[in-house]
Amino acid sequence: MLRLSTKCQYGVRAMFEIAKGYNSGPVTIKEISEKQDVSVAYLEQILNQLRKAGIIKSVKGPGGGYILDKEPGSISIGAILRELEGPVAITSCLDPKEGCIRVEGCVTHLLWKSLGEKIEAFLDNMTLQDLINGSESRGEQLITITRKGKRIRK
Amino acid sequence: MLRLSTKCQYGVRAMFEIAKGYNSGPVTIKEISEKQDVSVAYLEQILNQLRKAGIIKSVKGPGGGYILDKEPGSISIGAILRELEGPVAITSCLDPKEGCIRVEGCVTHLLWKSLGEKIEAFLDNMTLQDLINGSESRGEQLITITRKGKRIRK
DNA sequence: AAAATAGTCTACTAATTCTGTCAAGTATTA
DNA sequence: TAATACTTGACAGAATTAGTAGACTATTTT
Ligand code: FES
Ligand code: FES
Repeated sequence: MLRLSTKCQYGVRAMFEIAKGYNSGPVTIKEISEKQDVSVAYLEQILNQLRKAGIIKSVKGPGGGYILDKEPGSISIGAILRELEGPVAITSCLDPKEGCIRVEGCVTHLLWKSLGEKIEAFLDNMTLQDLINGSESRGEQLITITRKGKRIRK
Repeated sequence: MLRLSTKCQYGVRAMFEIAKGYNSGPVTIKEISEKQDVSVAYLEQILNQLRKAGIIKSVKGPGGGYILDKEPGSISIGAILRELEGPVAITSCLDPKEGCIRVEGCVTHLLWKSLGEKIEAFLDNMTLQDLINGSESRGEQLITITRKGKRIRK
């Protein structure tokens, strides 16, 4: 129930690899493909979309690859997912592009809206830097950060 | 992104109608269909599944229909959704029936797990009674309840 | 200049999941 | 026994997902 597409999952994992190389130059699709077990062809599609959105830059030719446009701490997971699949919208009623005539008087609308907001807040408050920190400390820090929920959404 | 199926949405709305009739006898599929704009045939499928799960009971023959098995305050939205579509599993890696060989060392696994737990806690803490209260006060109470998040999950 | 590296872009398709419909039942009550 | 209402399983069209393929452009190295 409530599955996240593989596209989004792969996108975040690819962004993590690029983020790791933030201080050491561009990361190639091939490297990402090998480290994250995702086909080069599929990654091309995903990264292209993220590049057009402006959250990564690309460098062509030998020695090229992808680089983050901002520091890892300034790119949230929510931002990545939104670029790949639009805003969080648990139901079509909540999607700005779709909407619903039943909204007023609908008993469940506020329920889904409220849940959607919680999810979005969570995703917007988590950054690539958190993933990097988490991977260094075997995930313990990630858990701490999310449980305490101290940081404020930008 | 992260859509909830119409089946789940209709399921909750149908359960709401049945919950409203908790003190006034069985509610028929036809009534639910009319009030919630969902086809009788589709509701049959959905309600049957919920009946088999034991969260509603059915009464056959004239005057029959569906009744809640417990009071509205004891049936959480999470329980309804789980019966219809299995546990919350943002990724297949988190699904007990699927799993993933990459779990150890996967940088995003804890992220999705953590998000899934938050979603589940939200859904398990919200009951049909909350929906009823919300519909009576035009949703204001629902918002208050969710924002404060005081209640404890059973 | 040529070769090698690396990203860009568009189209297409196979598979899966979703969203239902349909028809032929069974059980209960008036 | 007629009417009401739930029960069950099969099926199908539509939409989405998940990916592949191939031809192209840009940059650097030799
Ligand atoms: S059905 Fe669209 S808002 Fe509830
Ligand atoms: S890819 Fe399965 S746990 Fe991360």
